[in-house]
Amino acid sequence: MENKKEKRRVGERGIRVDCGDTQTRGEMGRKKIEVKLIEDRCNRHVTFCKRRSGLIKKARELSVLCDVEVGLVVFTNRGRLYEFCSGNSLLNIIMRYQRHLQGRSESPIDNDLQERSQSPIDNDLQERSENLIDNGSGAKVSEDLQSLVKNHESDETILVSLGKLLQTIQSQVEEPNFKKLDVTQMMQLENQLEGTLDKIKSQRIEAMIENECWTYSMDMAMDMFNSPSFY
Amino acid sequence: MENKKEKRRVGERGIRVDCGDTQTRGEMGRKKIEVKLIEDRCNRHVTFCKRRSGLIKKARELSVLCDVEVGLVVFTNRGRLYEFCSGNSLLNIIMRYQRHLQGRSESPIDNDLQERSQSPIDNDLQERSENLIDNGSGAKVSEDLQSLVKNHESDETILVSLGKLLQTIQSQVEEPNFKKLDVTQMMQLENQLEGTLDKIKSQRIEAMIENECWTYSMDMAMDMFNSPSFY
DNA sequence: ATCTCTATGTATAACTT
DNA sequence: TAAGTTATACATAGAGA
Repeated sequence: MENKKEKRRVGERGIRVDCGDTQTRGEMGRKKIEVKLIEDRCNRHVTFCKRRSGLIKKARELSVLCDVEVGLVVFTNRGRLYEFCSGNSLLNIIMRYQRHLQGRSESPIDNDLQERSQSPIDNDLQERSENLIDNGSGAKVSEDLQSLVKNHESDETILVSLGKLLQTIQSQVEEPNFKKLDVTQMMQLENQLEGTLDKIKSQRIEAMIENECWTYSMDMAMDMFNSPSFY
Repeated sequence: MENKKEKRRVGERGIRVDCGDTQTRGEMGRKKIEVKLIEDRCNRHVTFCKRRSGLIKKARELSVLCDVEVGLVVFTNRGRLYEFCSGNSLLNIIMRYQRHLQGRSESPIDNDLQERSQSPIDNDLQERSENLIDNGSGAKVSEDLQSLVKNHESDETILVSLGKLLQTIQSQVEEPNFKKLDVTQMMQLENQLEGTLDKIKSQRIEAMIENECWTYSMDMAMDMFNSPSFY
């Protein structure tokens, strides 16, 4: 891959080379273009291919050079997907993104740590599960569950609680002990997860349609989440 | 914005200009760098700022020139978020991404899993879910959790516990109260579920490869899936 | 779609202010 | 910490295979 670059022999490093047939090649070379929709379909597609790979390359470089997490998705107008992520899973980055949004949406003043009314369980579990990631034992789950039961009072915190529980499950899955499970058992678990997932998805989509939030509410939400002076 | 480019007077279009003090400025100019982590923190940060804005600019250009949807997120290692999207909402793009994932087929094994989830068990769940719609209350969750905590003793019961937990979540999802939740929250839950699912899947596949149990385990699994008492 | 090739537009590394 | 400068490295438009 990298070797391909070595093939460059002529014009290396921008040095001009007089080929002798400058007349016939006079049209060649990069032209300046306006940043607006390329009308010609063919040209547009060629440009898309080139720039897409360029963009992904840049994204990768940024993540490597600066040790940052980068997630990138591109949808063509015909629905084809191109993606890149610096880690193993774009989904992880998306999760992180949404957690980030949630954190910001809770209160305009993020530095104010007194958010008792929001979700005590949330913060509590968050901390503990983060601390427990590397010293895993089965007891961890019980602990988390116990505190959950105690703190689980109002309906408003249900989702948050369940979400955090899921995090706990996830770190549980990563533990060595989990590997001892039978393949069949794992598949059973997978099946349950997928079932739950399907339910939530259909409900969510239903809710979005009901609320007509595709065009309106989501935008409002994003306005809230987005600060104008972002970069 | 665009006007800034007009400021260039010297070295415009790459033409060399002898400033007279070439001696003192001999060190200037871009150097080639390796694509690997920049060790110097300060330098890394400067590079990050430059390249981040460059990347976002490229992303914007791609979306405009080629009429494609682009979503980009960058997390610094200290948790700061930078984002870009071609439309008005990154969440829309993320949702589109998730819908895309749902529709696409993965590895052969995963195809099997997906087929399976479309049939018998799914129907079973469907029925149960419908029956549970009107008798839900928050207390139920606590109950389930409580018994979970009690039963959760040895590593061997982890799977059972997790399974029960998922059941709890699932019935919770069916309750009317759940619909009050924010769409964003639901998506977060979805993402967490998917993350957990991915982890389990990869572990399971790994285990299957290790044990060379491709053939016989799948049969066992199919038996299991066809059992009505799965949940 | 992907590669080549030229010529040039742009991004950006190292420095300076 | 951010903005500006210089000189160069890299990306890519246009044309063709």
